[in-house]
Amino acid sequence: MTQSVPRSERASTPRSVDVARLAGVSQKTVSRVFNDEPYVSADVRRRVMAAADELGYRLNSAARALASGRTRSVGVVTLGTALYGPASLLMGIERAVRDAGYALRVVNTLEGDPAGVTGAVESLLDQGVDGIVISEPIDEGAVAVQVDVPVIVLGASPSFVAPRAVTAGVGADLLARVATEHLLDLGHETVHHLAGPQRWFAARDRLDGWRAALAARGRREPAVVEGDWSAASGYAAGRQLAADPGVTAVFAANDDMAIGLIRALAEAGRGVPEEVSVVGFDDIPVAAFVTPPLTTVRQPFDAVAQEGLRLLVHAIEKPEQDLPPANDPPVELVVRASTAQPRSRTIPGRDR
Amino acid sequence: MTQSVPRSERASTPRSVDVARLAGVSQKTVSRVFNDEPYVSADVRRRVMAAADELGYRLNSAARALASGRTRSVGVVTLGTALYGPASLLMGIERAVRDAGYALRVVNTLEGDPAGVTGAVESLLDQGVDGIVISEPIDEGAVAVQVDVPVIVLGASPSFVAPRAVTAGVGADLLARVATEHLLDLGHETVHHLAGPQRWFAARDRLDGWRAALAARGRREPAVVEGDWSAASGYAAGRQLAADPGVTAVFAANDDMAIGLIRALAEAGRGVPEEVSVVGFDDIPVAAFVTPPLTTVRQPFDAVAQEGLRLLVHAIEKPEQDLPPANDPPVELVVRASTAQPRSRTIPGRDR
DNA sequence: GTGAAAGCGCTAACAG
DNA sequence: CTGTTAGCGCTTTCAC
Repeated sequence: MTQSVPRSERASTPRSVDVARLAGVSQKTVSRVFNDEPYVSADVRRRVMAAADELGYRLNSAARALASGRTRSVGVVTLGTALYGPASLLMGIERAVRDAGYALRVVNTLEGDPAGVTGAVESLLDQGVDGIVISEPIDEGAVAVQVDVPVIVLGASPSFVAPRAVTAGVGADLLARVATEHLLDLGHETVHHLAGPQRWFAARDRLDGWRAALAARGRREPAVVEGDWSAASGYAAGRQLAADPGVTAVFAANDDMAIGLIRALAEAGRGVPEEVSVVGFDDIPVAAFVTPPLTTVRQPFDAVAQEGLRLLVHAIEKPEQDLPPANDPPVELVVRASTAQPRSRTIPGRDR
Repeated sequence: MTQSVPRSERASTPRSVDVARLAGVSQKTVSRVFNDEPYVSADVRRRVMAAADELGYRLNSAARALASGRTRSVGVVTLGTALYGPASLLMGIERAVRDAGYALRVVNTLEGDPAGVTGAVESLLDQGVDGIVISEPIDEGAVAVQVDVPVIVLGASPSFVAPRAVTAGVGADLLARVATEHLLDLGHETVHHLAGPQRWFAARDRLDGWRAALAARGRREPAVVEGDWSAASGYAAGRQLAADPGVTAVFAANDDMAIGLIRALAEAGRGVPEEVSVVGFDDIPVAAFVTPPLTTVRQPFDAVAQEGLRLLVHAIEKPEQDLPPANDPPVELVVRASTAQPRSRTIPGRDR
């Protein structure tokens, strides 16, 4: 009897029919129970669950995705660095995605990767995702991908062109502004900026915030020094800034650079905060324990991720509705010992 | 005429039949081309590709997974922290997974999460993955999950019980041993250890390596101080250790703690490295720029991830074969300024 | 409240 | 080298 021999000797992994048979219901009812659909009597529900439990049944997500056309997953494109900022954001995104009931797929773009964001997005599309998060992108010129799922860009990128792309700021500009104002409030005439690499939108945001703070008070805007986020680049910048006696306050675009900067300043005999005040950005774990403890602003990664995901999920599940209004992320300045009043206070003028 | 009206007004997204029709071949041939199967003439291949391109065709991974029984994805369970070590490992894993031709799905277990690793693994199983990587697990007691896919535990965990579970060390014990020996070689009679939380296997490995180095030279083993990876805990430990004049060398289980420790030591008037030498672990980005620049050991995250993935992919694709032999990850000690000879050298004895 | 039938878009197995 | 025939395990649609 050569009747329906299964394609392989698939021994195990029960399917919903098996559960149905055991529970004495139809396969469709099992499906209803597992999807929390209404109109299933409590009793049937219980029987189905018991049967499923006994068999060790697990919904097959591939079959579900095929039949429903939805994967219940979102993909995230990250930069592939373990830098504190991007890594923290990624963790926040994971949590937000899971809380929203989706699965997370991750693809990195390494800086300098020829395929870049486009390649990463393509790969996500190949995998099948219901939505895409682009985290802290860098400027690769205009990126235009034919995407039919909603995309949210966390950290400003007017350069991503897609039918359903939304941009959600991470509030870095505001944070940068607060950092700069802190220095100004202390009595510094102006504030220098040690910027991040300007290919990163995150770095541009911070620069914008710094610039806005200065402009709002009519202060002169010193030349920007650009680093690459690393402490080494901060150190190099520090050697350069140390030579300029006009420098009394510096806002660094991240804590790593701030730490390198402080070291160079100290080596050059310009004590922090006695001669130069420094504010960092991120509040990395060691910020409170370096010498001197670093004044910095903390980024609300979790809040940003949640907010972004709220928008994305909305776009996925209610495509016909308008996007809900965005909430501003909280701002937190952490004042420690790397900032102080300028040594020789004069009445703060508008010029030196 | 109410003939075959599609279930929705599915407008677009071409399927392989559409490509086949356009290319003038059978659907199966399209499948062959997209799977790089042999025995397709170059000409047909070209025509199919052209047709696919024209239509903007993309293989449907859900259908593929359903039909083939393989998802071509691996899941990773991480701890959900942005700590430098775990975050770096995750980035390494992403790269290794992608290089191996798989997609990556990520689920975090937050420490203290009731569901823990078990819950994370279940969630991955629900999503459907061909293999699972458990990254830097912590001890939650014996974890036994009914898993039918291969599992690799990166960072030693005899507590994970599954039919096809492999453990791949990250070499932390060896690195810890090298760090300790560096201090001993400098002439310190013994080395104290500022350990990580012992629920983490990563912390235990380091402790083991430290212990082994001491034992190999017959040195006394001082009481261990345990921190929680944070600089704050390192600081607390530092206050405690500063009070003990017998402490001349400390091996800290990560750089963050080492930095907190150094600060506490300095505040207590015990200069580093004049009075106390300190070695860290990880080589975080700022390690070279704190005061004093930190001697530390660098973890070979990429190598560990690659090695682990090699084993996992082998287990997935050649389940019948034995696992290939493991390669040892490289060891790299970075000597900077936080370590020196003990101040008053006596002939190194075996006891005080 | 529940069930039967008809696919979702692909790969497996085998025939040519 | 290429095509045909069956499903993979679920959701959808519609009937009861």
